[in-house]
Amino acid sequence: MSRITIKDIAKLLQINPSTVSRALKDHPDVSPETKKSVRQVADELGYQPNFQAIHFRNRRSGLIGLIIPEMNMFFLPSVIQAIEETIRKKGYNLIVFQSNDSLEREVEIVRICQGFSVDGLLISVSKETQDTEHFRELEEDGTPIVFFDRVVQQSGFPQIVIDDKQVSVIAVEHLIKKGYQRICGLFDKPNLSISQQRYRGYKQAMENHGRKVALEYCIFADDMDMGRVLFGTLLHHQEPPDALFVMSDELLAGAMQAINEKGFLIPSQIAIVSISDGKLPYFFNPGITHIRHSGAIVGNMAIDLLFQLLTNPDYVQEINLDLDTPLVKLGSA
Amino acid sequence: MSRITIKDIAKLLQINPSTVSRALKDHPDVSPETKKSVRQVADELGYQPNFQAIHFRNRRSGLIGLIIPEMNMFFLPSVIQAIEETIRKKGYNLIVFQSNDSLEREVEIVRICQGFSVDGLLISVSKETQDTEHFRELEEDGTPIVFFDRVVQQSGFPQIVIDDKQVSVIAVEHLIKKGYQRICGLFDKPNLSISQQRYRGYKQAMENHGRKVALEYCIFADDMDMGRVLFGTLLHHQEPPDALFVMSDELLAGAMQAINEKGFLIPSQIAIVSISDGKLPYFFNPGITHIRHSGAIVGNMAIDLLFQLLTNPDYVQEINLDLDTPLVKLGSA
DNA sequence: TTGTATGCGTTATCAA
DNA sequence: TTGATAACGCATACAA
Repeated sequence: MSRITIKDIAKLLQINPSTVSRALKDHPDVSPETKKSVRQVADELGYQPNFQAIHFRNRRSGLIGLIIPEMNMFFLPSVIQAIEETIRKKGYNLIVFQSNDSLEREVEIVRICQGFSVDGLLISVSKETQDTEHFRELEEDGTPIVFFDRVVQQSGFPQIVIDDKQVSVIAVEHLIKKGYQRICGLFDKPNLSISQQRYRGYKQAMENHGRKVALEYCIFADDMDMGRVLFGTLLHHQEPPDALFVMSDELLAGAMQAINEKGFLIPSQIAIVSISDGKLPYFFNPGITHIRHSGAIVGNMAIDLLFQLLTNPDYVQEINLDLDTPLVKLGSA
Repeated sequence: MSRITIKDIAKLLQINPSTVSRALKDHPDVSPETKKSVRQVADELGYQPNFQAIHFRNRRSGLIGLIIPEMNMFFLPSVIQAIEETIRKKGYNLIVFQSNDSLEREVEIVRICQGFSVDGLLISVSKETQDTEHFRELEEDGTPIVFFDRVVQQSGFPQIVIDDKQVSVIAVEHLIKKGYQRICGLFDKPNLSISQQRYRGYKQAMENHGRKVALEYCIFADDMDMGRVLFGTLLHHQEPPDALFVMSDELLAGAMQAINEKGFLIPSQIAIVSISDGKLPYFFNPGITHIRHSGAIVGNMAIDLLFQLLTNPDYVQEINLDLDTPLVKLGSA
């Protein structure tokens, strides 16, 4: 026998499958004796409910989709660790997709999610994503969607973000107040709204203090290695920066490699402030002063909001996590 | 209309659902005209196949399960990044579970995987897992299972591993040959077979060179922080170690924090060799000499093997990745 | 309290 | 080449 079904149990007990079904889910109007014998036989036979059939029948999948641009060792692990835990507790399961920063792929993935009838979707969008067209259909089906981290501006979808601009202002002002003169800004891919916001914050802080933004001190890098190379080049300038604001852990890792290669001392030759998940900064000596933007908190807020929406579809809300982003002063600035 | 089905298309075209089904999958004996009109209507209506129904009908899920002890920023991201990519290419999807290093939870997850009829399973086992009882049923159903990284010794299941003992011998001998005298070994949870194997390698290397293993220099730590604390304590000993062999990136991160706190210089006061995914070692100054045990390679091999088994169930094999684990000499030893 | 009948969306089998 | 039918495993409205 390949796999035990409700029918098998029913046949063995000479009762109807529907009774077995009810007994197994502790339906009130099944006699205790029936329940008992059903459970016993189910145990003996090693019955495992067929989720596919159940979900199919119930028009739900028990799956929460997670779409990320690409897996990496920064930020996302914290997010995943957090959401998987909650999802499991609620009896759901997590299905993970990488868009590889391609809109085309993202669109396809959203279709797959539809095909799977995911009960909810968490997404950090690709760098090519400018609007939310491809989510409309899912939304119309009533599937809750929560955006986090990399979001689409003014999409109207619920999202978990920080005030990227404001947070960056705080970080950069910390450097300015400490008296640093040539402050480099190291940002992610330039077409990401998160990069733009953080760049605006950098610019704003500079202007607030009468500094002008020198373009050669503003670096946009696609990934860690590009960050390493571009920032490394800048360190070889006649007038290298004396401080660095870096918007992510990934780029911090790149910058640190450049600094190591060049042999600059922190903070005497180069001061650093970053926005970070809060782990990487402690790996270095001295530790890196950072604004803590915890992936775990983002993940938790995102999944909690998603479940809120699952229960109560009208509960639309944007959540801003600024309160949870303290400036952690370590040795680097 | 909530969602377009094959029936809707059929009704609209006044033909039979089965014909629509065949047309949509380009079945040879459907007339070109029928196919054309079906496709057109399907497009117009925005038909999306219902995977749940398809998979249910086909008794397969299109899902590959991945069970890991717990998500973290070391090693696993590389694995996930690699396998998700392959899985997507093959038209499957990835469902991710954390056992939280609990056997009980692992057992439950395996049951869930059965319930979902996953088409294959990749697993790095919990620290409590000593046998493979709970996989037997899945195996009997014909579901291929591949173990990686944290495996169960002599389980008979296909697995992707390195010769942990031998690799550790090489790492530690590198330190011995460089003349270091008091070589500390920093290992993961003591009941993991991977920890035991790597400890044995450490011991073997020492004994090969007539060194005796001092127990106070052998540290087993559950996680990064415990590694930081325990190794930090050791650094304060009268006779602190002059070299460190550390078996994972996570513990390397912990050890580096301890070293930073203590202010020891690398390699003059403390030399280091690690086993690493190959990213973290470059974050430090000097870089950390390591044996590269790439999560990407492990992930690729694991998922490739899984798909082999999916196609050809008799293709049982254990794969040993020693050839892909070079000693990368950076500045730390 | 239990049984009967039906359907979720799809596809394989058989018949036409 | 197409249609009718049944079935995958389960759950529920309804009948008894």
